[in-house]
Amino acid sequence: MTTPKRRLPVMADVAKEAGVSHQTVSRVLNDHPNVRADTRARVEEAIIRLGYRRNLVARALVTKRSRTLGVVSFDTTLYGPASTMYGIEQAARSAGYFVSIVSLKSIDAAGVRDAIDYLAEQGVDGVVVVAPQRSAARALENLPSGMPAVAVEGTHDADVAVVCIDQVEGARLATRHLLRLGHETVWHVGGPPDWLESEGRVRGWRAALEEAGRDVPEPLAGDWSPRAGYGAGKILARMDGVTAVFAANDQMALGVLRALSEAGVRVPDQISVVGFDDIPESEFFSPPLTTVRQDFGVVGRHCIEVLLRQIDNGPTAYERLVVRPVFVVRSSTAPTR
Amino acid sequence: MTTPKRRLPVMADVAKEAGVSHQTVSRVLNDHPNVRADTRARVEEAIIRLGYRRNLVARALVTKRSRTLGVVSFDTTLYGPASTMYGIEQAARSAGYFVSIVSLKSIDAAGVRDAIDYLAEQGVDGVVVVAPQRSAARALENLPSGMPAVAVEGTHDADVAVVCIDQVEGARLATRHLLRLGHETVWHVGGPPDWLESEGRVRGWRAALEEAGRDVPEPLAGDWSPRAGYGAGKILARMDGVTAVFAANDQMALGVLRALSEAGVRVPDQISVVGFDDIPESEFFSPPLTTVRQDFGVVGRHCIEVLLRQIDNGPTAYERLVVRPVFVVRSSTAPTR
DNA sequence: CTGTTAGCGCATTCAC
DNA sequence: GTGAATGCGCTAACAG
Repeated sequence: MTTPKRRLPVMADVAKEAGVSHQTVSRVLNDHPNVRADTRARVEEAIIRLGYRRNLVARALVTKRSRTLGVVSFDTTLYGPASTMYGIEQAARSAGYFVSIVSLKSIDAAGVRDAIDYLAEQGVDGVVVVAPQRSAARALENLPSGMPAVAVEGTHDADVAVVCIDQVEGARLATRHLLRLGHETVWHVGGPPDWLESEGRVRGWRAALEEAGRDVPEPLAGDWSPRAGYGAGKILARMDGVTAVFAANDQMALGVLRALSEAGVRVPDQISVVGFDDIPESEFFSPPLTTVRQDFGVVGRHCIEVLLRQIDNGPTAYERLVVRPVFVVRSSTAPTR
Repeated sequence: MTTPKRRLPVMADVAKEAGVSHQTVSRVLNDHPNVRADTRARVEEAIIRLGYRRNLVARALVTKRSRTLGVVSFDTTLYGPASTMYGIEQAARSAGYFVSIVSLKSIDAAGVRDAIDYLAEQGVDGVVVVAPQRSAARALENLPSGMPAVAVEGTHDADVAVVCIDQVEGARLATRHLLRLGHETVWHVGGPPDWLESEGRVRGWRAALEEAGRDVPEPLAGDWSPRAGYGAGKILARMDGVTAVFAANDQMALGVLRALSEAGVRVPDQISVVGFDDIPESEFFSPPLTTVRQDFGVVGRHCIEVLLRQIDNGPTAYERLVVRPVFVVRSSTAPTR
């Protein structure tokens, strides 16, 4: 004789309501074949009548699968991480998975480790780590035993699957474009040193220059922010002989544009500028920015594919999926006069 | 005689290893007072030795608390939603909660309902809904029984707690600023019609104009994109007597700036432009944009506060927390000549 | 202070 | 085709 407490209906309630056993209800819920059509119908009615919703927590306890994926990301306020996250979430949900996120504000390996541990406790079936710093990538070197994982922009050497955009190729496209326009050499405003994207873009830029037998100027250091680009732009405006600049992202390119404009330098007449990312704003900069487009949507989709394959088939050979960037020519670049 | 299968250690393993009962392990893990220091130490050692990690799914099953919060958001690729999401995640995690996200691509009430149901099945302890469209807000009218919830930018009338930024006030600040600079009236490039922010900004703009006894021009419709701003800017550039424009967000302001620049209209000499949001790029537009800053970080923190209060104390009176925006003057506005 | 017992809500054997 | 047991890993009562 318990006091009748108001609580959410459970499977047993549905079973009683439908006059069946609770595992028949379970069978209906999980689309098992061995259920007569009319029984199924009775159960489905009962479910609706009671407003029953299944308890995925209880299910996860017994199946040892939570159908939740963890995402560890760094500063989801930035365009790249935010877009990647969006792509991941869309792909995961359409595959029937939840996504649980952790956004890091610092970028050390310890933070990434903690985040992964935290997610592991929660019982995620796998993790995707969007932490494109060299230091953060180290956190992937020894994961909680057997945890399926994929890294976005991870290092070559780590023992994890990796999905990335070909940064080197993107930078090469940008630099070659400028060279073909007749520029003697190309200056570079780089991203923060520890980031893998920064390194890749520097490598591609340098390679293109060296292949053409040109001087490789000292790159200017940035941090992805428009302000850093602005600072670099001021310096470049004061220098002699600068006719072409490749900024490691669009925000910094914006800063460069601004600094040049303030210094009375006309773009692209006097200096050509190229960015990287193709954020939605770039097309409307003054002038509209020539840049390298990254398709974060496909990156997200690939992450989920790779991860689900690991989850379903157990550990696989560590894949490395490389997405090609697309070069977008607009009005911030022109031939040298 | 089971075959010794490799599996993750559970509480019972730790208990055996430490020579205590699994209950004592539980007590250590949950910081219960009644454990002798040396027992605690033995248990902690065993935990480390075995690499034990607790199973939060099992815990959630019995406590009926998952310590997970759901976030339903629309297009987390946009600066506002992305920043809000970031604020929410930070606040939630520092309060010891996970966050599980659902990003919507369409904006109807059904989509929001499905998302909330989905999260409810997963056993989230509460949801924050960042779906600032009028149609989406309707989905909050009758939630799954007793689910704690808070809406970001929800309507007044819905029976949920709401955290929002004072859009009307922001728009008023922008418009008054332009009026004070001597502009006869102010044109408006609005956001998409269904969005609550759009409505609030139109209201504030209109109110400021009417308070000053000025003409209220027909607002131009946009969709937050730079492209829409560009289109509106083209129209404005062709019209006579336009000296001041208030765009409903910074991206559209960028488009306006671009269109004006192409038309040979100088900003702010001939036309002053104000935006809304203060995205990181705005300071480096040409010219640097005068705008209204929204602090999404505090919005996120407030959301979590309100939600946790509901979770801990049961249903409360529906709060409505309003955050004041800050007006930021830069170089895109100037007195009329 | 610590151990024992009893479920949480479900899926997975097995019976029938 | 359906029902009866059993246990996932944990916390909450209650004993001792």
